[in-house]
Amino acid sequence: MTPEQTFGKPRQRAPSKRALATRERVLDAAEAVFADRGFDGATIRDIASEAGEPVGTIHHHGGGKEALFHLTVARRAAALSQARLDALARCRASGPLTLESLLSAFMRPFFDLSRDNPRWRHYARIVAFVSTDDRWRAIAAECFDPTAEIFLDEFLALRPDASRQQLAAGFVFSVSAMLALLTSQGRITALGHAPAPEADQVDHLVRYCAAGLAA
Amino acid sequence: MTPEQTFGKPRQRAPSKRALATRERVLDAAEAVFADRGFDGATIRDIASEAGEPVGTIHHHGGGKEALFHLTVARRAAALSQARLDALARCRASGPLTLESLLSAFMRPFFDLSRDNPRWRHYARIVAFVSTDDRWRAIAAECFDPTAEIFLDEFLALRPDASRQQLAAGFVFSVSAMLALLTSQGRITALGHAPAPEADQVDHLVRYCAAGLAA
DNA sequence: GTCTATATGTAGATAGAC
DNA sequence: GTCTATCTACATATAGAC
Repeated sequence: MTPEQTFGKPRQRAPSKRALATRERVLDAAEAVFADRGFDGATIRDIASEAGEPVGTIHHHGGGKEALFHLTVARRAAALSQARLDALARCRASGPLTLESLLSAFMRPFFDLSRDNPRWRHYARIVAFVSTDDRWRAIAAECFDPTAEIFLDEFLALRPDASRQQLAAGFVFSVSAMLALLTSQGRITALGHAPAPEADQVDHLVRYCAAGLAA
Repeated sequence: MTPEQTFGKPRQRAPSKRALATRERVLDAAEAVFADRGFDGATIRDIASEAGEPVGTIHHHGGGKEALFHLTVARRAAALSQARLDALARCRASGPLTLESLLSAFMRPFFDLSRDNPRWRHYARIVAFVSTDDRWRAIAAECFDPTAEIFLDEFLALRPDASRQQLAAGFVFSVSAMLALLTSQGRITALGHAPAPEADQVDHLVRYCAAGLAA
């Protein structure tokens, strides 16, 4: 409960439906442009034009370029974590965990969301560079590390013989392979001389990472 | 032999030693700054300041920001390819190839070069984002794809039962894991709650990828 | 909340002296 | 080849009308 809500006459009204819709459009546009051009390559003007809004509106809702980026990353992070934790719970309910089922719970929700909604594909590109650029370490730590720790603990429980350092490295390898599949489809197709259906590739990814982690 | 060299009086003399040294300093500085801030985040002025040269000199040797970036990526690409192919030849000379020895020939040279010369670490960061950003697809294709094709063909020969598409995907997964180890040491350490010696990690990486590719 | 107009800084690039 | 001074364009950000 925010301080304003504790009084009879809140100083700030709840945002109108229209304002909320504008805000979503701004974040969708920011997501698309950041995904396409990276943080430095993106401009507020590009985002405004993509959103069909004047430049001032972007600042009004975003509060500056860095804050807007942070909002963009954080917006879907909770939903992604929740989808992963739900998948983990379902996995556990249907029998003992295995390396494959655990990896599957971590990875498949992202692919499922991407298949249903192309905006999640933009988001995947952003996650890829947030995860690898030290500049966004704080954002990555806030948005992704808590869930990563939970899954890493599960891996540790499954493989009590391996050290936490080894499993952490294997987990990072696996995440980077997953992001490669989400973002580098073009390179895989070029090297393979032919495209492959994504569903098979996800199965392949899970098997690949499970075998790697088992090693 | 360039056209100029075919005449008695070449229009352009060979660059002086001093000019060559300046050029190297410019490229080293560009490499460091591009690695640290990405293409759009880097500025010609940052590079000039890092090189200890005036801004005009950067343009003189680089020929514009994009051309300078291209030069920076291409400079070490030939040496890297050669090191990999040499390692492959040595591998082959010392017995029949295996998945592990083949991966080792591809991956270890990069780590060896990085260990000996910190500039190769800057280069690794650049390779990481050139490899994943479609914007630099042409540069990546020119600098890295030829060697990748050679190694992929070797993988195909070792695993005739697998499809080229599957192996291409596995190869891209492996490369992304390698780049993760070269660039995301911080994240691995944070998740692992402790640092690990890099030599062990490279062994681990090779085992991880070999197991994944075998699956 | 929304939009226009503008302030201020800094980017990439180049012309021309040395 | 090297370096200074400068041009032009466009970036972020904001002030203030509606």
